[in-house]
Amino acid sequence: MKFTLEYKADNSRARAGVLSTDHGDIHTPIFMPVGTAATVKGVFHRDLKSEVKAEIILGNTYHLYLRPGLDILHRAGGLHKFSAWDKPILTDSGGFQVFSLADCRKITEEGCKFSSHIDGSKHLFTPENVIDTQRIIGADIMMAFDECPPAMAERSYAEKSLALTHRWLKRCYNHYEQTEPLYGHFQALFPIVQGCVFRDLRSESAKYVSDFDAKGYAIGGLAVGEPAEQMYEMIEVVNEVLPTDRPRYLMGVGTPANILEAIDRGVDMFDCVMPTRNGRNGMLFTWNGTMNMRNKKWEDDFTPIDSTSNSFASRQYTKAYLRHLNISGEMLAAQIASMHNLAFYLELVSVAREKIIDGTFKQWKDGIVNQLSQRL
RNA sequence: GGGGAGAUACCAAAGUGGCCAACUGGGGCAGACUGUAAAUCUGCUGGCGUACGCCUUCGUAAGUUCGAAUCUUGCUCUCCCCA
Repeated sequence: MKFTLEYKADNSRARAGVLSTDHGDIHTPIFMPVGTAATVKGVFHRDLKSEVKAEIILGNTYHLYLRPGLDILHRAGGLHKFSAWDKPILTDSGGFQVFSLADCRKITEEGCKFSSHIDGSKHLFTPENVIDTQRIIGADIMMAFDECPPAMAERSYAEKSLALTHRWLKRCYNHYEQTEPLYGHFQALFPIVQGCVFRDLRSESAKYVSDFDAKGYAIGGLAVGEPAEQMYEMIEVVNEVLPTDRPRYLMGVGTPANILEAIDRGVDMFDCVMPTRNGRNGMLFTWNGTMNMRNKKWEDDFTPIDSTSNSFASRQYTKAYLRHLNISGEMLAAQIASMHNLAFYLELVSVAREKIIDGTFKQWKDGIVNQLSQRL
């Protein structure tokens, strides 16, 4: 796995690069559609390639471990084969579930005990077995097992949590180095920076993870409820420390404006459920702002959903039709919106990349962020 | 022609003397959603008011009562059964 950077000097930290994997090149900055349970909900792989122009998608260790389970994934020959996706895959380690399933889990030094949300059965994730699971899934990029504390975490908790995440990272790395890929393609392991909203903890964490010679680094624990400005500040602090010649992945972020601001601060990779989840719930992202497709004002708007979209559905179907589908609870509404939103997100980062290479990113970004804040 | 049942808000449907501006569901309107336990969740849905509240509503007209969607009578309409 190799990362090459190519960009003109600008008054921004934005970078354009290419991350080469055994399943193909990823042009950064990139947005990675979330495909938690071995599917980007509502979108065919064919359309992810031709319409959305996705270059890499996510999977989730927690969900895939529970269903279909490791035996099936292993016998299928890994997630690429199982789901018929031949481009890169990144898997989250289950660290985020350690946070989001707070009601039914217990964190110890060893790892995290949790109850399955499917059948209540008890399981244990450890830094070691999470690596094993991601080996079986066959992700091109595996994530370290971390704890993602809530936005309002106290300083004392943040320190304790960070120390645990660091100890877990060391164990992840040791186990990573002692194990081999199962399907013949290289698998990277990305460490995750934590530290809540404390500058010194973030800086310390960035230093700590930088000591591991990883192919890329992730910034976790942001966009969990803190103000956007605070998130941007943390990104700046962290990116001052992380190696410049490796990709930086901001986990779980975010709105189109969040992404542009993070690119401006040197982030290369993003993922977020917003384009798909919000899309399923009737929300569309466009260059001019967001639209709630359930709103009455679209009832008789017979113009295309978005005539400039890469998604054929957004060019062919009208707003009035999509509103009707949403109001009627038709599954096609979710499919159209998911494809549209993902295509927009990918176009957003693709145009950002062009502007970075032009050396005109900063100026362009400021104008677009203003435009994106609209509510249509 | 004879007998029976019923009319409640956009729809359906509870309520059968005061705790009823009226349960609940649907529909409608709006909002939320950031490493997906989410095709989910929340709020509003007679009028005016931020609110205490006030006003007008349970087919229609009259009546009983301190008080009526609820009881009585007339009328109108609907449905079912028998001829």
